[in-house]
Amino acid sequence: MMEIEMPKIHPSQQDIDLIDILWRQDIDLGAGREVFDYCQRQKEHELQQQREQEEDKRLQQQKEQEKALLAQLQLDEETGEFVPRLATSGQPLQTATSAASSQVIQDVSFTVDGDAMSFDECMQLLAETFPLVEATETTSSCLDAAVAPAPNSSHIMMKSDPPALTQLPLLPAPLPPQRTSPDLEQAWMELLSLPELQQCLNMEMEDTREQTGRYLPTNTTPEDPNYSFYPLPNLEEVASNTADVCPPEFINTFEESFPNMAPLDHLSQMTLKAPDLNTHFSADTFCDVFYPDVVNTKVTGVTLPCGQGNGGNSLAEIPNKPTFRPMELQDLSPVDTFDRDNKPEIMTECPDSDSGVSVEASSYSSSPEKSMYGDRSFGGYSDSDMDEMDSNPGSAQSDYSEMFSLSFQPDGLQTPLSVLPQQRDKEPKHGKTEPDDETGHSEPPFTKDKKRRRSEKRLSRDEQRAKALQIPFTVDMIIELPVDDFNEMMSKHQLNEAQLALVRDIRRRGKNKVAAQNCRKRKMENITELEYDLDSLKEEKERLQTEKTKNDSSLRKMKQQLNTLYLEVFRLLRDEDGKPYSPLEYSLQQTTDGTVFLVPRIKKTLIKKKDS
DNA sequence: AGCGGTTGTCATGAA
DNA sequence: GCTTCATGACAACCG
Repeated sequence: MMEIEMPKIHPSQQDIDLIDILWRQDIDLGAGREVFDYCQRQKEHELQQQREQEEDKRLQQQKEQEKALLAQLQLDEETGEFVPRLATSGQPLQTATSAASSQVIQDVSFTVDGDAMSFDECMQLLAETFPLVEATETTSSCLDAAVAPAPNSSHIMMKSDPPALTQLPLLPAPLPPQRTSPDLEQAWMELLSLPELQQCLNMEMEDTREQTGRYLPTNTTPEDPNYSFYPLPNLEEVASNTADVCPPEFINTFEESFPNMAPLDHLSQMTLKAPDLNTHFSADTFCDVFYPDVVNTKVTGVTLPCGQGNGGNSLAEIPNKPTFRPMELQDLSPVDTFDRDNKPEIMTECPDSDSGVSVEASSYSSSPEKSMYGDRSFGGYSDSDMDEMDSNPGSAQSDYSEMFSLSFQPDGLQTPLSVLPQQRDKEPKHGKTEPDDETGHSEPPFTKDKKRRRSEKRLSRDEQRAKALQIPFTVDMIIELPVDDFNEMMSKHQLNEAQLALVRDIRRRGKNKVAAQNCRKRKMENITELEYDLDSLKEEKERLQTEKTKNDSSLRKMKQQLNTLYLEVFRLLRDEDGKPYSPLEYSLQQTTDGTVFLVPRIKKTLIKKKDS
């Protein structure tokens, strides 16, 4: 972190007063002075003395200057802040800024050398031209933080701001570059490329050089390694640090004051990049940036025709347009092909079926549901037949897969179709995986996902059956729709008995398949959980066994110690004759109150005998 | 060819 | 009575 020494300069009283006025505007915006204590604390001990001395003098002059400046401001009744009186709205911007600047120069009585403007004047110009910038930059805490706490001090920002700006690295680190707003960043760059402003800044730099004696390159290029001393790049930190220093309430207040302006976070995060300082400034870009509502109007003017012109219909159609991709992509030709070539064969060759869905002679009599297949023209296909189709490259399988979902478009079910997510996932996959099956079950490069292949293959059977019976719904729809929707869907289409039975079987099988998957998943989870519990119980058992071993050992040891103590007590006890008691004849017994009695064992046994 | 794992399907019972 | 869900059992498939 490069720390830049504060140059010892003395600001003019006018500058101080102007800054103090701006600070007062911050107060109006809700920004407290303590917000800027970061810089203030660093200089407080140096400035306190001088501040007291200059207090009275400053106040007097400040009042005068404040009156002069307030003459240029008007009070915003909504925000309570002073907003510079804007120039005539229809007036060209350049003219407005010039007029405003001249007004400021005239009223505030800035000392101007010829055509050059001081930095403060430029800031004032910005304030007059762009209230938003004024609120965030001119009255920003950065400037105040650097100046307001210490008027007339050696660290005070004087006529030349760069010294104060060089102090900014002491402020919190700038925001990350990605948080900057490109538009505002460009706007700042363009703004800073204003000849007036650059002249002003160069003049400020000259002043700084004169006062500090430090070399500051006047023709600093963006590539200049010393460009960090250049005042302009520091403005970047002014802008970026503003966001760091400004309190949220200030920002909120500001946003409320300028709801139409660019988002404040963008503004507060904008940075300036030195390489773009010489970016050509154009009034259009200036206006575009400073009056974003105009930009918005332009944008909406551009986008609306896209969305509402000819595209309006398309947009409106999009949600309603069925995403029935399989049906849309598969034209009638595959169906025709299938109908011509394969279906008759299958019908004649495949009387068998793995489920009651299939239509075959034997099924008709075995099941009432199956017997309802009156229309034999739809045919039934056994799993083996489907397997043949799956494994027969170039056979009807490809046509099946291509024409799946049929060419029939359910009018009333476009939206559900478009909503179904799995369908979209599966359909593209379908086209990819089917060719694998078509290759005669030859080992595809990636056959590890056999579940998927199998699932697709199995699913394709129902799909093929549905296609064969010209079911106007996708299998996913049939399976996943809620009962009500499913019934509604069924009621909207007149299906024959075979189709109804097939749809019911597809739904039953599909749900059962999912249920089986969930069941197995649950079973595996239970097994895993039981294994985990078993391991935990084993660990617990080992732990308890270890604890028991320890407790047994401890108990044994305590018993030994008690026995030793017991014998020791007997060894010390003596009767009237001075003879020791025998542990065999006496025993020590302790009552509940802690009293220890010497009880003859014989007597004890006698008592026991008496009791018994 | 046999084996084990995976998956789909059916039958059955419960909710 | 119908639907859905859960689960055991079976078969097919695959490595």
